Amino acid sequence: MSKTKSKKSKKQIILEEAATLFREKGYSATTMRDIASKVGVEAASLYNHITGKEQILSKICFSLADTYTSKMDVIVNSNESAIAKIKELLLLHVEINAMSSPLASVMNDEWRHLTEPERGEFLEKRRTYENHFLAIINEGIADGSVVVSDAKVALYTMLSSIRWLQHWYHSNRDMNVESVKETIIGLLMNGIKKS
Amino acid sequence: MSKTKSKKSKKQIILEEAATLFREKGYSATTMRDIASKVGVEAASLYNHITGKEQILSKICFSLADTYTSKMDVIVNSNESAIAKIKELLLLHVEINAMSSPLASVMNDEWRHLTEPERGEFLEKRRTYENHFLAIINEGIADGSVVVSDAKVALYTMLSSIRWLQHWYHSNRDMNVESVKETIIGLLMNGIKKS
DNA sequence: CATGTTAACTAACATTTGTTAGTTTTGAAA
DNA sequence: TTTCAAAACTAACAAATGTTAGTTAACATG
Repeated sequence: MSKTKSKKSKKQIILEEAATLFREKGYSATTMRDIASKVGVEAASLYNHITGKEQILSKICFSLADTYTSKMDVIVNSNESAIAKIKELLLLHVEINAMSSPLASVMNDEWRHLTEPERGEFLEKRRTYENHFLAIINEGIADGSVVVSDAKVALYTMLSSIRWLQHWYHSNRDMNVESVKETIIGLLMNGIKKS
Repeated sequence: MSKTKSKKSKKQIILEEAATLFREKGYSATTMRDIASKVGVEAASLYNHITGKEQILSKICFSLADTYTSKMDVIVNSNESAIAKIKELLLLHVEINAMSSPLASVMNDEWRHLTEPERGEFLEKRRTYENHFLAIINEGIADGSVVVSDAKVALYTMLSSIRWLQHWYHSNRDMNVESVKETIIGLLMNGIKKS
């Protein structure tokens, strides 16, 4: 009745419904008509708000990538120890993968359907992020608090280990988030810490 | 000239080329014409060897799933300690994800494009495998050799942590397999072992 | 050579897809 | 009430897709 809540823009709604569908069926198997139907509109009407299917994917990928990047900046510029930074980054990943709606799944699994130049830009962003993370691990190795035989392998292993949450968590809400966090972080930190 | 090497059946070749394409572009984005072109044949000719696109996916998924299942049987029926069994299973996953061509990627990422009843059968198989693995972890917890606060979370974390290999390894062949194995297994086993 | 099976080809089909064009509806401001 | 932009609708298109039909080449066996 009253228009008290025009909070989310239609564009935002489209992006969210699309993200949910992309997670479920993948980018290629999701049609504009699928998205429109979820939004409650005809397919052609989507084009009043977005410029095309690929822009939807692009917006999703880059919005979460930017979240990661800005969080990384904060952590890099903090005065904490290397091992504390690593723990914080791992916590960030757990939180995003566990809660952050379908964005994480889409960014992780569907980015390859981006075309140039977006694809290249995305990979560049990811590489930069990984390099920052690697630098912190190497810092930890240098000060003796971290023991791994290969920093890159350790990084990929840790990041990858958290990804199952995105496919699993949203259908297992009964599980306590804090306990999941604790188990994963415990396992990983134990694995790299000097004993 | 001579037909000395009709080793691989055409069907096998189709499955392999398809798997490579599925890994690169995903199931939905791969067309029968793409596959045919890789095989060196017209799209319609594929149907002399396979019954349809989905059968290709199905064959790929189940062939690797069967590999996992039979290896699991051997390990379950061995007389090793729980912690040794876990280590062996992790090594199996590392090996398959690192070397086993595109099969691992396809089974892990594209199974959801299976339709019923294959989809249900696949998930059932996967659940059984996970339950066997879980039983071993719980055995380790019971005998005090394994310390994790939640067996299921630990299992998913470990299995997930190995998956990056499938996307990464085949484009980084220079890296020593044994060293990768060592790092990953070291990290994970350290993480769950009683210290 | 004759024959029959295997597997390739060309042509075409019915759908589905992303997208555009053109038109009508909606709703706030004047 | 009139007006005007935003956003919905219907209709359609051109391209791409999985698949089938019908036909021809390859070639081992009788």
